[in-house]
Amino acid sequence: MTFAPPVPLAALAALLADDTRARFCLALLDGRAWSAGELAAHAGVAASTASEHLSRLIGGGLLAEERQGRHRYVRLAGPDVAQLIEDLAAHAHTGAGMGAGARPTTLRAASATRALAAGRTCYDHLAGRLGVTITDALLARRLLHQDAGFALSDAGLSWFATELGVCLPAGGRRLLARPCLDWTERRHHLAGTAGAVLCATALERGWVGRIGSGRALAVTAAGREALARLLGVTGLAETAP
Amino acid sequence: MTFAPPVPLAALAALLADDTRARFCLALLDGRAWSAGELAAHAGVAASTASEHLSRLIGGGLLAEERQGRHRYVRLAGPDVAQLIEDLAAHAHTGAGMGAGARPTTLRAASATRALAAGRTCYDHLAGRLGVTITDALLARRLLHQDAGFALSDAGLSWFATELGVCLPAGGRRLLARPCLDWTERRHHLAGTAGAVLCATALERGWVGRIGSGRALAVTAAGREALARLLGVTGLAETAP
DNA sequence: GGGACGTTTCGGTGCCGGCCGAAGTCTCCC
DNA sequence: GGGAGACTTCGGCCGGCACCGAAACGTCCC
Repeated sequence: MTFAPPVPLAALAALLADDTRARFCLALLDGRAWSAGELAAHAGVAASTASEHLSRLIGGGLLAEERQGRHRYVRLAGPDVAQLIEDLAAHAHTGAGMGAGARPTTLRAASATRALAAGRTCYDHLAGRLGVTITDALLARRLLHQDAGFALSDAGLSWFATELGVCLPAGGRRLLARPCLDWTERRHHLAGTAGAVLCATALERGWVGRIGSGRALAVTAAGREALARLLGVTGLAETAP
Repeated sequence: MTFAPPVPLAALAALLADDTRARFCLALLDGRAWSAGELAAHAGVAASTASEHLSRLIGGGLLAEERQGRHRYVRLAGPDVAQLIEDLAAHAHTGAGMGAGARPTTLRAASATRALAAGRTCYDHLAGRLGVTITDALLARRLLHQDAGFALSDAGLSWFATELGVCLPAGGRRLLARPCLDWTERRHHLAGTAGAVLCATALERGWVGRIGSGRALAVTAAGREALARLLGVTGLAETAP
């Protein structure tokens, strides 16, 4: 009788409704490009299966691909996709009724979770205790304001230029500072262009280093010194790599 | 070999990955409570099918139920869920590769879409051309600031108290003002507590009225007068109910 | 050229889950 | 109490899709 048109929302959600595809997207939240084979191994499926999933995710606009020789590198299509997935993941962790499977069940998984909770990248900015601590320091020093969302103060803008010594890209469609819900700390950390620049700077200068191949980050001795000097941050735990 | 734990993100997405459930959620974005039978008719499925879907959505924490006698009323679990669904729906409309089915195919659907584009509720605040126009007026009069997100200015706070004559709930966990992406205008309109209060006031005072049973809104003559007086808004089209 | 390797395509299999109708339960109203 | 109406439970059916292995396709390197 009544013709039922497809619902775009359902089509988009269906892309993320599969365990394997969700694992792909969560892995890609580290902001880097992964090859098809890496993702297949990470999710524990055959290469052929991974290939089909990637085609669907790319077709749906969630992923962007970059072919290099016999490799197919793939990354999240953009910051908006990253934010969408972060929001969903945060809600899936905090939401009721989704408890089963949320807690790690093996020793290996538990230690991986602990490392992620200490510090990690969230797409292109810093998250975990590390990210929240830095965000708190920026707020405490009045470099960042929080009313509705986040906004860099004038002092904050000059801090980036003089103290940190980097220039923030002006204009552009992306917000300079925005809050991103941290799913381990359940509080907001700094995202947006400022968050991305901060993260990139920390990686470049060796203040933090990747643990293994994932998103987890460890603060180095140089990083602790720099964060104490620039932001008065202390008490960041030393993490074994 | 390796045990693969379920992914909470996938479980959450699966709830929205079905056309019927997605239709339910989109209908519930009007912020009101619907009965199970209403939703079944709206989505064009049997009552038994709707019942099962509702149980899953409630179990997943997306919906809250309220039983009254032989009726089962159901609404979105909270503003955070509404925002999540709005974000996903907005991305599904703007995103690439999801074009099929996005455009209405029947005359009836086309006129419904036109009404929604003119004005509608978005969970608990105003959206469509109506919502964007009002947001623009607030921005132009410096009652609302936009840098990272939205923030009410001092003048804006007093405008709500004196001009509009309502008091904004203080404190609370919910943001006073935040931007919400409008999927017809593809721009931001005002959401958050201030947006909700504005919408409730407009409905209470008869400035806008519901068209039919859905989310579409029409501005009344009284509404046009009030919006012109309070915000200098002109040119809001008269819509046939 | 030839072999190794990463990726893709193609059949085929099995399971999950969405759908319905019928029967059952509960509430309301007369 | 009895009947009507809203909702739920239960079987059973069916389609879609995630998965794999094998074979084909490219690319890289020797």
